[in-house]
Amino acid sequence: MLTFLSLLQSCSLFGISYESSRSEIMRILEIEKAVSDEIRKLAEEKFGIRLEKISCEAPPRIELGDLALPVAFEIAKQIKQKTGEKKNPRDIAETLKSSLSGNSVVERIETAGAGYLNIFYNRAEILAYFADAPLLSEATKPHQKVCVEHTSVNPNKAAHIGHVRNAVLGDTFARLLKAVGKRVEVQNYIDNTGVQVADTVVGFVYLEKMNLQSIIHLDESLAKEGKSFDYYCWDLYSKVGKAYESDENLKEKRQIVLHLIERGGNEVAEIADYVAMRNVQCLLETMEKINIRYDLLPRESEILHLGFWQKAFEEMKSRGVIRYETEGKRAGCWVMPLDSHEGTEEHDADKILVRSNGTVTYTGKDIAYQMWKLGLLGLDFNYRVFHTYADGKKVWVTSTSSSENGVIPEFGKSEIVYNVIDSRQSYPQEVVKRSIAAIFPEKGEQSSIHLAYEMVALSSAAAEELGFQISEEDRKKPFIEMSGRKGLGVKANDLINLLESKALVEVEKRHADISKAECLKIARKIAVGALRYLLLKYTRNTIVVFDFKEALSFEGETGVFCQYSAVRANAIFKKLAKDELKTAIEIVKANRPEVNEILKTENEIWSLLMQAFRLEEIVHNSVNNREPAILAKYCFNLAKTFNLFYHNHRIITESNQIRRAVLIVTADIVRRTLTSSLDLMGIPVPERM
RNA sequence: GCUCCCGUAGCUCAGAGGAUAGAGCGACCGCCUCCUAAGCGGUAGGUCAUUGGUUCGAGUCCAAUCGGGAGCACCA
Repeated sequence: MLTFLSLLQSCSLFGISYESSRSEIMRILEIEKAVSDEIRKLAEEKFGIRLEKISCEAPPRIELGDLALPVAFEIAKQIKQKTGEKKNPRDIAETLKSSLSGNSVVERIETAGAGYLNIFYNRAEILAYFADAPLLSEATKPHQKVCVEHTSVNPNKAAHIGHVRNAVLGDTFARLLKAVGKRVEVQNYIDNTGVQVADTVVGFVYLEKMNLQSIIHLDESLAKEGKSFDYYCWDLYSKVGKAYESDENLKEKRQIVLHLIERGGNEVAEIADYVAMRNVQCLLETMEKINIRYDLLPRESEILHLGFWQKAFEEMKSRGVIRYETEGKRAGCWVMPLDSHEGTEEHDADKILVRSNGTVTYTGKDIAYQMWKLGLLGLDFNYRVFHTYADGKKVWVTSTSSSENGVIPEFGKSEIVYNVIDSRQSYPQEVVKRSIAAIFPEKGEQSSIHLAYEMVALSSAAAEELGFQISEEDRKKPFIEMSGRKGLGVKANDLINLLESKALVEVEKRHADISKAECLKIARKIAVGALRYLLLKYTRNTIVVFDFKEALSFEGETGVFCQYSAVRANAIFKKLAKDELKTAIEIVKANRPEVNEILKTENEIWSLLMQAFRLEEIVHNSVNNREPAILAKYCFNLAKTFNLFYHNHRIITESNQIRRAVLIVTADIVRRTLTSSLDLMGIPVPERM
């Protein structure tokens, strides 16, 4: 349970200031803090109990109040622990109730149930405040720099929906971190010298018998046919995978290619570089379609060639945190001892960082990279611009040659690093984290966070729709794992295109009056909403079983539903006179007793408002739990409540001026909240739907 | 063998030790002259895997068991 105290602690961590520029306390989190502080004081005065955490929750029904505190139970428990005396929580709640002075926005306090303390706000005061205040407060203190690494697709083929889950989670989390005041740097690691790139190069060189010139030529002719290079590589990679099964000779070629790539200065290395960076270009285009961008593309080649590993290796040796094995089966290896993991006969707890042949493992390189991200390595990359987005924003890539002239942003040096990586890599991520803590005890483990998530798999129906033969054994399984090597997977671009064309049909069906180009613009936004929400609504540790029918649905719990609700809210304001909102805000501020009367009778309107006011709290919850799904669920529920409000209240025809003003301000607050929740998920709101 | 994750409605999933366990889909019944159908309302559907324990209070925490998944490389 997230307590209010921990929320506060995290808030101060995020640099949020509770000092409002206005004198009154109005933000929901501020009110909760003020109430909690007073209760903490009372608990000490009246019962001699020091309360660490005071949980604040929403009552199950709005009739019970706006804020519920089960604090009397906690006090009763602590009294019993301290003195053995059994006190009735109801009596404690009564004592608290009669002693609480509250503040300007607390209208009434009641005790309920077995000992709840329920607080009712002065509804008109809060509405008047939020009528023209931002739903998310802006951070004022200096920002802490953090890094989010996500996407990190092997640059040897097109991205599939599993990669998109990673990217959408990472991108949304980065947006959330920005919303709580962090300075966020987004990195997309490019493993351009790894086995997978080597495999695709094996395909080009040994299966297709191509050289660099012919690959470039092929790339150009693909472009003319409207085909993309990464799709070609997708097919080629699976062809290589298949060929390996029967051709041992070819498998040996992989090692040769890998060595040539690592050594550099030869045609195979040039081919690898071309293939990898062309795939990266394709990936950036795909991700841009769903509003995902990067600041920096750190490449493995630079980690190798700029001596990152050597530097990290020296650091580890001088700090005495790694060990050289002189005997046993790991003789000749450098290992990182990891004591708390129990080793077994077959598996050692210690992690090998340098093989007996002197080469460094992936985890070793990862530790060096992580050190750089945290500003602990004492070395830096060189940089050049890789790509410039339409609005001028630049993506940088690491480079071995000296950096280009001009202003280069400061990369790395983050206080906290979030690595968005598949939970199947939990073990190596644990090794990286513990290694960092071993090398830099002052940094500890808290600075390296593995944002783990489960894979996206396919339903057997989906696999069959992709044209794959499913064995009887596989059909019995709840899902089928995607496999790049087998070419089994739903490619990101295919799904985006499918969503766009379905959305286009729906838009045209509804709006015969708008141009095709305009319809397409709307359809693209709908596709983004559908895809991103689909991948965000499941919590990170749930395996997403991809199904075409579900993915292509625009009804029910979908991003499209949320977008539709926001569009509906906007539609109201298109029909209203230009300054009606301004007038409504003035009316709401000037007629508080009447407004309060309306909000006290209309629980449905008030509970919608309370739900909207909770955005800030939800954003903090999502960050603290590192769970973007919390935001997604919130957004959907708010959209649902709003739809009911929309259904039940007609603003245009409302003749009572004060009531009309309340409805207008409510609709405005909700549309602002919906728009910013969607924006935090990277989902745009179309003009019409 | 060891470690981690999961088991909640027919299906897919939410559920922060607190009040009567929720949503979407599917099923059934209603609602388009509207800022209103990508929508809204209603009905049916639950031994929260099992058994113990902690607690004023357990779907939630602890232990054991059963069932499912993932990981435990001189792969990445």
